[in-house]
Amino acid sequence: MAATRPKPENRSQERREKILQAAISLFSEQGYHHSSTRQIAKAAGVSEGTVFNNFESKSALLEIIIQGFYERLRNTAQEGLVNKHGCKEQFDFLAENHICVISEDNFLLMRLLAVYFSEHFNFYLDYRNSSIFKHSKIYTSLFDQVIREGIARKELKEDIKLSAMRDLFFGSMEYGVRSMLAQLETEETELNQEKLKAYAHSLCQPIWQSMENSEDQRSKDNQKELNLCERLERIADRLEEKI
Amino acid sequence: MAATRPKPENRSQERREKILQAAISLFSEQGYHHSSTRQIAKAAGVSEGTVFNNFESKSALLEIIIQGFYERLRNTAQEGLVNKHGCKEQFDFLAENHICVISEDNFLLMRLLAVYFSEHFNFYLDYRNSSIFKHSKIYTSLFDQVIREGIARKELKEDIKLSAMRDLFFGSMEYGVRSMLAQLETEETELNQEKLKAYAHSLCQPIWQSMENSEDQRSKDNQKELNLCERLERIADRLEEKI
Amino acid sequence: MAATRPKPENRSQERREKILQAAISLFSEQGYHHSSTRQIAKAAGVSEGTVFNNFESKSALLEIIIQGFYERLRNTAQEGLVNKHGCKEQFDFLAENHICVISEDNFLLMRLLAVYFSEHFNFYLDYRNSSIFKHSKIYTSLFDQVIREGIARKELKEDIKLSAMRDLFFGSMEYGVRSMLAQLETEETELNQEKLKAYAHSLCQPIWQSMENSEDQRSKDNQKELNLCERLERIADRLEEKI
Amino acid sequence: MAATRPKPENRSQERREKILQAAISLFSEQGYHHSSTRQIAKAAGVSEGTVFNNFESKSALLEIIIQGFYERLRNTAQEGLVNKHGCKEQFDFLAENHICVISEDNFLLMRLLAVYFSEHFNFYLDYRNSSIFKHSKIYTSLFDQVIREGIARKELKEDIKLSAMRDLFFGSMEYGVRSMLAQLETEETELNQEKLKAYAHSLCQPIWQSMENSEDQRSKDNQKELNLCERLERIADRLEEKI
DNA sequence: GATGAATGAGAGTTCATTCAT
DNA sequence: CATGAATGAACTCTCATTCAT
Repeated sequence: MAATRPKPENRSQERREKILQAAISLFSEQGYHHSSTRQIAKAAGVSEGTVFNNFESKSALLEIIIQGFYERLRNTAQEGLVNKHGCKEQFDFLAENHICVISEDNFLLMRLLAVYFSEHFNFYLDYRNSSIFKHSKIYTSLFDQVIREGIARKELKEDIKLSAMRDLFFGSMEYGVRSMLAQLETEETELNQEKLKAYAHSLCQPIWQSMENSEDQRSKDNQKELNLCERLERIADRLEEKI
Repeated sequence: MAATRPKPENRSQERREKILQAAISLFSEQGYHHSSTRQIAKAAGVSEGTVFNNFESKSALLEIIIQGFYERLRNTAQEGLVNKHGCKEQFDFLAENHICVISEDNFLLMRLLAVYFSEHFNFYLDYRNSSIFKHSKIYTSLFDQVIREGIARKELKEDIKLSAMRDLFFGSMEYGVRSMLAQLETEETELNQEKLKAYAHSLCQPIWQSMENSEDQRSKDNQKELNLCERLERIADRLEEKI
Repeated sequence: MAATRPKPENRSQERREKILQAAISLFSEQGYHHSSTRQIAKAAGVSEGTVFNNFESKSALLEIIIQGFYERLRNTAQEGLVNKHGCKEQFDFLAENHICVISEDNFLLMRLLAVYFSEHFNFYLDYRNSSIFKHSKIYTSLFDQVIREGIARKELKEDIKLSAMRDLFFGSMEYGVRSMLAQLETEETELNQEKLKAYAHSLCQPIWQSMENSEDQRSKDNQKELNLCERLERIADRLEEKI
Repeated sequence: MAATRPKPENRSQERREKILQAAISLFSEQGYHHSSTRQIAKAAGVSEGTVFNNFESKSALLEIIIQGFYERLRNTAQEGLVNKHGCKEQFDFLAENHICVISEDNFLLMRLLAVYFSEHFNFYLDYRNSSIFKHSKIYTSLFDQVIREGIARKELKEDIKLSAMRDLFFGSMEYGVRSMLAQLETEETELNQEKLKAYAHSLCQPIWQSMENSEDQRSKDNQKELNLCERLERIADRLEEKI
């Protein structure tokens, strides 16, 4: 009996997972508003009541799916970061990971966020207190960590405005994905990962550049300073001579 | 009599405008999905049939409102650009204008775009063929023009990847606005224009930097150094005379 | 001026006719219920108000179109009957004419009658007093005339139940047309006139037969009588011999 | 408890039946187009949603009611045919049954068919594939069976064109009913069954006549002649004896 | 007589959610 | 804890008809 005890929990978990997967699949194919809870129940092979026994409401289901995506983003990011040493490597990896994960399930995360904001955005105070916002913060704080470490290691400038960098980083990728989708050739139906990664790179390049504590630049500046110093010294020499 | 002739046309335009304003107002306050066509008709002081005589459907109304915003963005941008000379000035102005206009009506444009994408985003081919996409392109091409002119005038580098810059520019502002809203102090209910402009500036700074022609900058720096040296030399000359 | 006087009337008549034709065309293509008065007005190139200045209501328009069909049926029948001599010829012609005319405009008459009956049939008293019923009676009375003349000329039996013949005649053709349409080969999109006429013929044959005052049958009877007579004569002969 | 188990299914069936009966009753009294689904729900004592949980749409409800009529026609016909021996008896019974059943509920079947054809008749391919057409075929094939058996038993001619007979049979009855309704005396509000059966008989007579095997009839005639001849011969014999 | 904007009741249908079983 | 029938408010949209111009 003890061996069978965990079963109910497992069954329960399986059911929950089935419903989630059914919802993800339907939302991805038809959109949130065009997928009814009845359809979700049917697709999950459970009754309509069961959906509501497992999830408070349809919009709660939406939130949980979005959270799941953020968790996935965070997990893949954290796992990947472990192997990356050096700030630039980590920075680039975060971008690649982000653009690849958000493109999953036909860009479902972005579409669901659009749904979420289309219903809740007016109530931004709600958003701030929402668990979605919290998950989003947890995830994006990985970016912050990477940058902060970069600064600490003097790889990056000290006077970086972090929030601006974050917005540039995540905002441009999400906006860029939309642009890319809209400009797909008619025959194409998908964006391949290589294309996405390459694009992510072209967006990150300027951001990185602006943060970089460039050795090159420092040495150039030093050179200029040296030249200036030399001239000033010559002036000083002349003054000395006069005195 | 001749003076009263134009009335019918005006009346018709007025009614249409009334409906649009009512819709904008309701969408802004309650969101698109929670504003019914009945409410809109009532708020506009017309019958429900009149709404549908003037607009094909509720979603057509949505599209027209979004288009209106893009037209407003383009018009204010075009008018403002006339007085701005110099690429940097224009670039900064575009950012300020963008962030100010999208913050109007409680960030209605962004919320309506979220609605639009939440329903249509899966069908990106639809989006590409939609009039909204066309309006958006017309507007964002102003940015392209400014950058291209900057390149032509050698103020900007030649090898700029325009689409990446565009996505950084518009994407970071829209993402940034969301972040700012989510982080408003509880007592605040609005973002004031100054704050917005300042933020736009901090987002634009790195983008500009990455595009700027460093040849230009170097010569400017050199110029400054030279000027400094000259002044010092003149000072030295005067000292020489005095002594 | 005297020459231009008739114009207004003509114009008015033209308008009316345009509206009628537009309605017929739309009803034929989309059905009565799916054709709005707005569409009709547009197709006729007039305003919506004009439709209602010329026809009391949409259903009045329907009735007038149905009446027009009955008039057409009557006119073509009357004109055709003039050249047909002999009851059988006229009878066959009526059938051919009927089936050909009702097949016009994609069987519009039948479809419009279905509309009419679907809305008014419950109120059969209304139907009896309606002008459609009157027109229908005027038309079908041509059949009655032909039969009555046939009886008068001894071509048809005296004890024919006219109403039953009429119902067999018109009922079977209309029902038969429906059957034929339902059993069209998939590649066919129309019933050609020859097929229709042939079918009309196979429906009419039994009806005619039942009414015919057959010469053939009389002659067969004569033959039998002759045979009988011959035998009697032989019997008489034998009697003569005996005597 | 076991006894109460089947309840849910029964309840469900009862509800469905209630809705059907409510719809039949309302359609019969007010016509299909003038009976709203709201009214039907109210009359059935259920909510509007329940109507649509049980029937896909209002027009599906229409189709199911029509199918019910066809089933009733078939069932009463099949049951009745069992007791009828001889082709003529069966043929007459089919006619009586048909005209009696279609006159039920104020001729609802015919009126609902009019509704159906008024909406779908243009799309005859749809009709052919519709379940209504199938039910109608199943029912009318009973007529075909009776006739084929009659042919097999040599009671009917071999060269009968079955489809024409079918169209004459069913077409004339339905057309005839319309005529009768339109010519009811004002004080009458119903057609009584005797009248209907008598009329059915007068429509069937010519159809039967045209199918009847004349061989059969001829042999009967011959028999009569033979009998006659025999009698004459007997008379002649007697005469011979006397002489 | 022509116009066509305005009407507004009413239609069919959807759907998240509840709750008795 | 699962079920799924029942709910009923709410939705967008249609359309014949009117009437001021």
